[in-house]
This record gives sequence, C-alpha cells and structure tokens, in this order.
Amino acid sequence: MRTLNERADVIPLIAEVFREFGFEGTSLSRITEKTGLGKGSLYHFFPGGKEEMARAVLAHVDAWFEREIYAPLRDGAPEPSIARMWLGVDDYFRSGRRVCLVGAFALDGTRDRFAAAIADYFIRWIAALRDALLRDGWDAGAAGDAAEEVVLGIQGALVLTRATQDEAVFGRALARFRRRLQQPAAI
Amino acid sequence: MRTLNERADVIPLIAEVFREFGFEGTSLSRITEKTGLGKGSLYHFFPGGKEEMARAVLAHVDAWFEREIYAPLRDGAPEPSIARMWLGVDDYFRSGRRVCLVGAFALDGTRDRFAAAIADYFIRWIAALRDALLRDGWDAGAAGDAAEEVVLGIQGALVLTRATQDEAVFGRALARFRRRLQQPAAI
DNA sequence: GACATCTTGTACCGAAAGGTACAATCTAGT
DNA sequence: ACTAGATTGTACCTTTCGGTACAAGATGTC
Repeated sequence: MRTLNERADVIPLIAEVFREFGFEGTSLSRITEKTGLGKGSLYHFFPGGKEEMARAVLAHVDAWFEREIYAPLRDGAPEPSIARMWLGVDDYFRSGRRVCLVGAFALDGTRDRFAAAIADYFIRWIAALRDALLRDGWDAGAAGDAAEEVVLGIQGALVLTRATQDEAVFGRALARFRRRLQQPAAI
Repeated sequence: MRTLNERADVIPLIAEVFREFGFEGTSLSRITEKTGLGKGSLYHFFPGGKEEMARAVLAHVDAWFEREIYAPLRDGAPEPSIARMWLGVDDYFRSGRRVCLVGAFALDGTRDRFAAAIADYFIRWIAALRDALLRDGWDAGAAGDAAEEVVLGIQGALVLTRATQDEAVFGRALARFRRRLQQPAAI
C-alpha cells in the first residue's frame, strides 16, 4: 500500500520545518512549500491539522532515539552503547548545526500542549543512560547525577552552538562529557 | 519627564510575554493585554513595532546581566563574584521556572534577526567567567573550558527543567557547577 | 489660559493564518 | 473495464496577524 509510506515519508520533512521555525513559526504554507503537498493531502494525512503534524513529528523523533540510543543503552553492553550514543548524537544534530526539536518545543509556549511527550523524551534518555552507567559499575548517586548532567549539557551545547554559530562549541562539549563518563571518580 | 519612565516600565512586561511565547508566538494583542497599553501607545514608544520591542527587551536583559553578573566577574574579586553569580542566576531564572529569553530566541527561526545580540550575550558571559577563573589561579585552558561548560550547562538546565516541570533539576545542576568551579584540578 | 508636545483610543488596512468543502483525479483489486 | 477507495487541487471561510492614520485627550510651560 502506498498510503502509509507517503505519510511516513513526509514526516521528516515536516520535522525540519518545525525544527527551524518552532511550532508558532511554522505555517501551513511553509509546510506545503517544503513537502510539495497541498492542503488537501496534508489534511488527509493529518486530520488534526498542525497539532497532529507536530505530534507525529515528536513521535518520530522519539522513535528514532528509542531505537538508536535508549534501547542500546538499556540492553547492550554499557561502554559500546555509550560510545554509540556519542556518535549517534553528533550525527543526528549534525555537530550542532541542527537543533533539538524537543528542546525547542520545551522552551516556548508550545510546551504545555505536548508536555507529556516532551517530558518523556528527556526522562527516558536520562534513565537509559543512568542504567548503562550503573551496569558499568557506577554507584547510584553518581550515575544519576552524571546522566542528568550529560543530557542537559547536550541541550545546552545546542543552544550555545546555535547562538554563537560556532560548531566547535558542540564538539568541545561532547568531548568533555565523553571524558567525564570515562572517569566516574571525578564526579 | 514621564515619557522615558513609562517606556522603561513597560519593557519588563513585554519581556515576560516574549519569554513565555517566543518571538513568533508573541502577538501584539498579547502585549496589549499584558501591558494595558493600546497599539497607539505601543507604536508611539516602539515605532519599529514588534521587532523593536524584541530588540529593546534583549538590550534590557543584556544590561541586567552586564551590571549584575559580567561586570562583577571582570572587576571584582573572583570568588565572591562567582558566588554572586550563582545567587543572581538562581534568582533571575526563578530556580528554573523562568526561561532564558536569549536562549529561546537562539533556538527558533528568530535567531538570524537578532544574531549579533544573541551571540554577544553568551560570548561576554563566558569571557567574564573565564576572566574571573584566571584571576583565581586557573590555567588558561581549564578556565575557558569550565566557563563554557557552566554557561552552556545553565541553558541546558533551563531546557530540562522546563521540559520536565521539575525545579529540582535546576537546583541540582547549579550545585554541581558550583562544586566544580571550586575544584579546578578535577576538570 | 494658551500653546506645543506627548500620549492614547478607535477605526481601519491588506496579508496571512489555520481550517473546511468538495469535486476531480488517480490507483488497485476484481 | 469497472468500481470503491485513496489522494489531490482549488476555492473559499473566518479570524487574527502586524501595521497605519489620525483625531481627541492629556500634560507641562510660560
């Protein structure tokens, strides 16, 4: 069937628009421009309109992180899956050139509308990383602290990179966090 | 003269609106609602409209940080002025309940319009903190790294606090950073 | 009280917003 | 080839957007 594929294909494009302009700044005209789909098709795929598109995009992002980052952290060997996280994050955010949609939504007035999805994304990330650290021999307090610090730091690095237009900021931040997760004693 | 005072009085109110809804999400009707000023007055004080209001708000935020945080870091004794920074930041951001306007602007499509002001705010913060650390005996590399990490971490803490609606996140993050700036060797 | 200067409310503008209606078209299965 | 369903383009709706025009009202100065 072609229907499902087309809807799925269009979500990443819509995601880019939301990422670039935020929820309020994203207009249907910008979406039709980016996707090449008219309002007819758009409302056919997303009867709930803009809000349903945003929800689909959030779910899509969440699914990517669950598959590529969280699940490996929870189920795989700790050190390789943490190494994989660094690669995945750097790649996904294009070394800081790309912004985190969930983080951007968290900051503006949009938050309340998608509160559950937004909170979930971060809480699960922290929990998964903490889990990997625990299995790597960290004690509970330090693991929780470090996991929270790293996830929060990635968001901060994205803000600062975008603010200064200096990709090096993102690279330096990731390198610092990577080093820190290799020396539990220092925390 | 009453004119200047009134304009100055209204900027913090407008700032709150921008902080809550972002640039795109802030409409003139929301501003008139918050300030009690009609469009006539608003355009009298800010002939450039919404963009001039945003610019005035950014300048106002910048001036606050310059006066309360950056200048003390540059000119005062390092340790007391860093201690003052922690208090000022926690107070200003209301323990994470309040979002950083500059960070929020950096993330959405608004960034390009105010690029210079946004970059400046962060670059000067990092430079001032680095300066204080240098005068506190840190070596150049570690001071630059730590300053960048702290400023970036505060932004991340705001994102995460707002995302999870859990103020404790902000408090924990500030405590971690404070501790880290007291033990240069660990970096 | 007269006068010039601020200050404000009201009415209005064109453009764009999100959304709806629906007929025309395409596609798959038989 | 026929038909039911999925898909799409077009036209249109209401509301709100940022912004303008301008006359009326407030205000301080002399």
